[in-house]
Amino acid sequence: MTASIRTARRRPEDRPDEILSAAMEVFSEKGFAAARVEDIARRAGLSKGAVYLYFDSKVAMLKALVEQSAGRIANAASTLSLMGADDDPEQAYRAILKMALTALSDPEISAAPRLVLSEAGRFPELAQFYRKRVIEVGRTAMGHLIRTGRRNGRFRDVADEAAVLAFIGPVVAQMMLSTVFRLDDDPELDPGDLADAIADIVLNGLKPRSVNDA
Amino acid sequence: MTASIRTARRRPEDRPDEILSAAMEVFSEKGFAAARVEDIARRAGLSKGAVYLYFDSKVAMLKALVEQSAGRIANAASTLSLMGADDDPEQAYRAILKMALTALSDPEISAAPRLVLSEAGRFPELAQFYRKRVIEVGRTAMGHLIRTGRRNGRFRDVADEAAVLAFIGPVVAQMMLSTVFRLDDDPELDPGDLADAIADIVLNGLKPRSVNDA
Amino acid sequence: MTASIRTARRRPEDRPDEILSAAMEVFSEKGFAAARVEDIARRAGLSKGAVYLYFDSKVAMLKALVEQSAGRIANAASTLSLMGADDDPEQAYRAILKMALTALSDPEISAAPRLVLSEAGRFPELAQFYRKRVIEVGRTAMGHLIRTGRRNGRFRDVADEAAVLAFIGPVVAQMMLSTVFRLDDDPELDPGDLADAIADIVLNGLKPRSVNDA
Amino acid sequence: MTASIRTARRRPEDRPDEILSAAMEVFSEKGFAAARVEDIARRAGLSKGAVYLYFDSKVAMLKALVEQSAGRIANAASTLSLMGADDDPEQAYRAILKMALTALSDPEISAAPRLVLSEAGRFPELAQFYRKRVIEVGRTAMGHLIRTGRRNGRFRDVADEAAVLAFIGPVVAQMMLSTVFRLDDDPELDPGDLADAIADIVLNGLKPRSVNDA
DNA sequence: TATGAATGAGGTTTCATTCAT
DNA sequence: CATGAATGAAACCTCATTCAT
Repeated sequence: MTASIRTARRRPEDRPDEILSAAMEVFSEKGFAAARVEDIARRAGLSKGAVYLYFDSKVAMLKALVEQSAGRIANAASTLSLMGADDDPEQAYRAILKMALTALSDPEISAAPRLVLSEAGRFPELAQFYRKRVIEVGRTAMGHLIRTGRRNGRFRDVADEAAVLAFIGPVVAQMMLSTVFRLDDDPELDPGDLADAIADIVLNGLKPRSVNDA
Repeated sequence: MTASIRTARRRPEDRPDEILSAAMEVFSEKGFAAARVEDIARRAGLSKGAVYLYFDSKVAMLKALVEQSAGRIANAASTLSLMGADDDPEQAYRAILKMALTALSDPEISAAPRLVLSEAGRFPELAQFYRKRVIEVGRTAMGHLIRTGRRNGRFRDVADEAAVLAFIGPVVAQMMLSTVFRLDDDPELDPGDLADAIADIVLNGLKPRSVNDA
Repeated sequence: MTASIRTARRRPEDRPDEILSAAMEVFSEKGFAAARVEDIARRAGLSKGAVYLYFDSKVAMLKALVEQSAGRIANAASTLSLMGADDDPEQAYRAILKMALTALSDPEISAAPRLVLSEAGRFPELAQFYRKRVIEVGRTAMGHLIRTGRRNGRFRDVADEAAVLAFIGPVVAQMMLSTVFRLDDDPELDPGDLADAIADIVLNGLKPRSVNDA
Repeated sequence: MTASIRTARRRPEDRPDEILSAAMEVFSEKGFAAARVEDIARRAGLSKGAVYLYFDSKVAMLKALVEQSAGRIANAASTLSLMGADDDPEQAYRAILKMALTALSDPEISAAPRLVLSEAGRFPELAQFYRKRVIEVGRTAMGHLIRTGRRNGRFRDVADEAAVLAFIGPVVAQMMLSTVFRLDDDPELDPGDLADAIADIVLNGLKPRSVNDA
């Protein structure tokens, strides 16, 4: 994970990505403010000075990182959410849930979102950017799924806002439990099983009921 | 919010709380590392030096703050969750949800949890502490609720892990949307309505169904 | 030694001396610059503020201390050195040596000279003062002793400078070994025996020799 | 003394020594606690930050300095003391005395021992280190000299402790007079003459006497 | 392109000194 | 007289950034 290959072996065009990768590691370990450019450089197998050949400043690295991550996540999410959504929104949700739980349990992948969360206070533009480029994409996709299901007669008529939170919330909560707040003796849950169990509850909650109260 | 009354007028025994309050503000605005003790002091209406009469270091303020908040939240949560849980778990969940959404929409209250989230990377002990003192209390309470409902015949037999995530997740997600990732043109949702809508979905998801599979 | 009696019990006129005594302790433990007025105050059984009722500043304490000590030592030395010097300079030297070795082995007494030594760099006036008020008194007394002995025919005709160094030097060296540079497993020497042994060498070195050169 | 040549012109590998040299100056002028790293840096022709590229802390400089000095002095002393000691201990003592008086009259050379003396209170390890690495070497050498002389029949049978103090003491005393406690109108003594005069007394004091009292 | 020495602003922490009570 | 809260000027140390090589 950590770059350790000799500089000479590597291609110069890879440098920026290597630096960003190292930066991601250090940022999520220490937080942005406490991260030292020197550490990023060392982890990328470069000298401190060299880093400044590729990025103007530490903030520039943060921004590049977030943009990169936002792009990736947004693409993945939008692709997935549309895939088969119209035919079978329930099946689509299950698939998305499984993918998301798997991905976000990987600290390497959850690192970027967590970083944004951490630094949102100091860089509100970052939070706004992430909201628009990642969160909104996800929410829109979920909204689409839900409306499709409703049209199909698979889902009841519930408030969009609430449905989206019910869809997304469990993933967010699980991401935090399994990364930031993980304890050493936490049991290792299978993302597939967990996804099924969550989907079972949430989808059931959206199903129309013949004779129901509430 | 910001103390501005002359020092002499105020009671010395209030100083620690005044400082913590100021520290909370500055920490959540800038993050712990970027927060300057000078700013905390000024916002508490004191000089930099005076702060050190009450706290040994900046880290000491962070710890005190987290402990304070943990105590408060844990108490509130455990009180609420037991209140009437045995008689009517559904009603209890609705009440908890409403309370949580209201509380966490208030940036003053959500500040501490968000701070922990931000600094967890640099202070893993803090994350552990919060997990044990706050999160586990909440999870335990939710688990209790769910098992009670199951015994009552109000809830289906579902995996505890998943049920807890379904219960808690939407609140976590909403907290983030309404604080960290808030956009200026976000509609102001009524916490009561939102709680009802979410409860409607989640509780319905747990209900036994006459003729039905997943 | 350290003041621990209740303030109420003590007489106000003793305050300055109690403070100086505490200051002496702290100064020799930490050095002047690193000594904290707070520590001095506590050790004198007072609050920090009260110390400033008796002394204008930390430097004022240092000066008072050195003057006090200089007065004491100079008096003792000059008294002793004149006592019986004319009748029997050898006996006088033995007596002085014994007294000096005894006194300077006591860390409480050697503290002041060592303090002057330590702070001489930063307070040259102190060094000058001590030189004139203490060292010169001692050197003069020793010079008197030597000249008397020479007139008596008990001592050879040697350079005054060298003789004084030979007289005083061993005491200075022993003081350092037994205070600053003491090791835990250093043997405890009897000042009387040591004084006799040193006097034996030094006085013998000054005696006229019948047929002999160096 | 003070480096003033532009940084770029100088060789980086000299930096540590240049810094130590500057530190020695500042420490002996102000004492360790009152010495400012900024002053050391400026005197070494560097910025504050650069100093920290070479030494971890101010204390690290002090330690390096003392070790450096200890090494030098111990080497010099042990070399000298063994040189010709067996053949003619009296001549050896005269040579050592002359060397020591010359060296220690030079403030640059006596600076380190005086520094140790000053800071011994605050850094007892330093005092211990110096005692073992410098003082003991000197005392051992002197002891060797004395025992050799005794075997040769050149010296009387006297207590080792006392003889060593008689040998070393005058040098210590003279060092202090000529550095710490120097007055502007002190006469400039020739170290060679002084050494001869002191040696004359001390060695005479150790010589066996045909008909003597005490 | 890459290095690593150097800078200097900025942050935390300490502490002599003051002053209202 | 005495207290202890408060101040504010340093001082140590860190690190983003620059630059000569």
